[in-house]
Amino acid sequence: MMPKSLTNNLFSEAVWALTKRIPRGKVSTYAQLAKALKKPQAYRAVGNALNKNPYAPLVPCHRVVRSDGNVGGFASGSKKKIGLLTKEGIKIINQKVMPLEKFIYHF
DNA sequence: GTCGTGACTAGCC
DNA sequence: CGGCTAGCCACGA
Repeated sequence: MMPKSLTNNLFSEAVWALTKRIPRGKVSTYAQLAKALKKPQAYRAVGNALNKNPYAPLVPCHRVVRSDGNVGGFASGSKKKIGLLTKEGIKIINQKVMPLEKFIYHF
């Protein structure tokens, strides 16, 4: 059985849960999170979930970047996001994570 | 029930 | 290399 009531805002929760799993010093991409949720084409919804994330400091949403390495956006400003990532030991050049593959965390 | 929005991605010029 | 377009999903009004 599958109560549809469980399928309403679970997606967002799942996104936050996965984001919380990202260890310090590593990053992930929106597409990667979507893939982990069995919805590789929902990367758009993933971004929405993070944007509305009510667990701001609890969920390290700043560890989620774009597939092209760009830090993407941030509710408090991409600049702040870059600062946090840099503090974690991640190298960011020209607003991009380099080398991205070395910091990507596989679920 | 329908429409618009967004922290995205890949492709094309 | 840089900029633009179209397509995709979930959520709120």
